[in-house]
Amino acid sequence: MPHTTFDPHDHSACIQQALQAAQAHCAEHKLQFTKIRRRVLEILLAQHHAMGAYDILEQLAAEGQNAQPPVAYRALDFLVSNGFAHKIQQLNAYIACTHPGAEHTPAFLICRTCKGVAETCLATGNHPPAGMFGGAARDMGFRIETAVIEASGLCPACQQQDIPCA
Amino acid sequence: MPHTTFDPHDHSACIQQALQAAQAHCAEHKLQFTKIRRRVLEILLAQHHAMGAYDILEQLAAEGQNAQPPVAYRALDFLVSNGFAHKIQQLNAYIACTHPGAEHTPAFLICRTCKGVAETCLATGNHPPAGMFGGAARDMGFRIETAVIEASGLCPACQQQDIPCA
DNA sequence: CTTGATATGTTATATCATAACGTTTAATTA
DNA sequence: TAATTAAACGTTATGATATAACATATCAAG
Ligand SMILES: [Zn+2]
Ligand SMILES: [Zn+2]
Ligand SMILES: [Zn+2]
Ligand SMILES: [Zn+2]
Repeated sequence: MPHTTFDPHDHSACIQQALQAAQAHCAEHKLQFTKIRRRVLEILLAQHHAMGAYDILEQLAAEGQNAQPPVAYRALDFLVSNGFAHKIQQLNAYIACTHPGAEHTPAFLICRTCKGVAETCLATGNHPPAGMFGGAARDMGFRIETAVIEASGLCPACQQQDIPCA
Repeated sequence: MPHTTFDPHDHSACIQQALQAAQAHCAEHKLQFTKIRRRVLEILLAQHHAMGAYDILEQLAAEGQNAQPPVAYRALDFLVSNGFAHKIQQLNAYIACTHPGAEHTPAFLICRTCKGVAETCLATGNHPPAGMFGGAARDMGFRIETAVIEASGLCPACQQQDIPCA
């Protein structure tokens, strides 16, 4: 069973696996996994929460790389376009994909307290939500191409901190 | 059967109904349905697509009201907080609610061609998505409080314009 | 009418994102 | 390999979205 953000685990293994998956995918599809693209993915992978483009620029600056905004946005565009990262629309922020390589319709669980973000895989394959809402769409003849699905709430750990019986 | 954005209908009736529902809800809950709040809701109701805060400011300016950004954002906050409007996260834009008054978990269908937005009601009552993905959340002990569900694609009309057999 | 709470007007600024263009690096092919 | 083309990068400037802060006005109670 694959572990999640809210499930303590050896994350360095995740990072290595994700980087290798990205590298392999790029090799196979003749995409350039350049230094800056790789570095931005590493920065995203190091966190279990979403990061804004300017957070990434700060991190790069701390490493001596004085990059301007387009540098971050271009790397993020590449990573998102190729499925190595996702944008969390609610947060205007980006997070590394935890199902690298596989085509999927991601859905996110965002903890409002610790800011942790977990990606869950809804539909496998390329088909957007077949459930409930896919039905409503079909009923009115709407053809769904992409879906943004993001839930906010409390992760297991943060539910303990919260007012116990409310 | 309630009509939708992608279903031609007498929209002036929708507008009147929505305004009256908002007014009634405000009266009952001792909320101030002020002139500017009402006007912003009217502006949103006049369109079947989402509008940015600055679009609303433009409209107000055209009416002689030279309002600054906080005016629009404050009115929008009020309307969204009280369920009279929703924010479409993908578009950084706002749209009037089509289920005024009722507690609901809205989901949106956004046409990438005509920019029309239809609101569909997923779960009635206050319970976020029990289906799909509610299961995945429960499995990992995550407590969902709110959900953002937005699909993009082609509305029935725009599917005709599109490459017919692709 | 006084008082406290809520809403508004206004200025300034924060935050998120992209256009445009010249330079560099990589891939293609002659 | 050298020439040619395409892709990526560095940099400046600007656009688009959103909020902080504070003074004034309006409303709701007492
Ligand atoms: Zn993913
Ligand atoms: Zn948490
Ligand atoms: Zn609604
Ligand atoms: Zn359309």
